[in-house]
Amino acid sequence: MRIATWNINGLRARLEFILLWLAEREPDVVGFQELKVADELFPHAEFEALGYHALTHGQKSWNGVAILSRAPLELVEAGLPGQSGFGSRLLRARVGEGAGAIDFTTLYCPNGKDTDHDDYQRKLDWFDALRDWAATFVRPDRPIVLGGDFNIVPSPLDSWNEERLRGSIFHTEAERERMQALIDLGLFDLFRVAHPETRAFSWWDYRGGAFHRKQGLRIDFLLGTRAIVDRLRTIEIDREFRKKKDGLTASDHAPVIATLDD
DNA sequence: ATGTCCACTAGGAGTGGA
Repeated sequence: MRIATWNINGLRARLEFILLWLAEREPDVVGFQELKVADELFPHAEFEALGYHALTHGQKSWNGVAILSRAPLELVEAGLPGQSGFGSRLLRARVGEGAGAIDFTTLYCPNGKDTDHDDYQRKLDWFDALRDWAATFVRPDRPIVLGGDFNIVPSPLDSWNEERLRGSIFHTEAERERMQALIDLGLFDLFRVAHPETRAFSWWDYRGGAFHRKQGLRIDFLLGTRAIVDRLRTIEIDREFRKKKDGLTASDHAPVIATLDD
C-alpha cells in the first residue's frame, strides 16, 4: 500500500500536473492540502477516470484538503473541533478494507506568517487543539496516519539554514514544542524512522531560485503510530515532482510517499 | 532584502497570501 501527502498549492492550477504524478507513482491513498477551491468545483470525474474516489473539505480561495483513495473510503470527520474559524484544514477518513485498513488524516496546519503577527499565537493554539483532538484516538496498536503540511521545522537538520533562521517562523521553540507534544502521543515521523540522519526538504520558496540553491525546509510529514511503523517499507520525498513537467509548473511542495506492507 | 505563483475582483492589473 502506497500512501502520500502533498501540498499542491491550488488544485485547478495543478490538476494536469497532479494527474501526471498519479499515473507515474500510482499511490493508493493521498492527502492533499491547499486546494484553494470550493467543494462544488472539485473535479471528481478527472480523478475517478484514474480510479480514485475522493473526499473533500474545501473552501473558496484558500486552504482546503482532500483525500484520494483507490479503495473505498469512509468519512470520519471534517474540520478540527473548535477551530473552524481558521479555515478548512483537516479531513479524516477510514481508507482501505479489512485488516489493511488505516485511519488517515490530511492536515494543512496554519502558517503563522511571522512571530509578531496575530496568526502566530493562533497557530500555536491550533496545534494545542490538534494535540487534544489526536489524543482522543491515537493509540500505539491502531493503524493511524496523520499526514500533511505542518508548517513547522522540527529540528535543525530539517532547515537549510538553522543558524540564520532559528527563532523565526517555522523555527521557534514554541512551534517545536507543539510538534513534540503531538509526537509524544505515540506518533513517529516516518521519514525520520527510515532516514534518521538525512538532510532532506519538502518545500522550497518559488522565489530566488531556492530549489536549485538547495534552500528548502522539511515541513511536510507522514506521522504514524507504532502499528504503521511496523508496516513501513520505504518513504521518500519525491523531489522529481518539485520540478516543471512538460512545461507545467510544480507546487512549491514536493510529495512525500511511503510504502506499507499490506 | 525578497528574483514566484495562485486566486480574487473585474472586465485589466493590482492585491493578499504563502
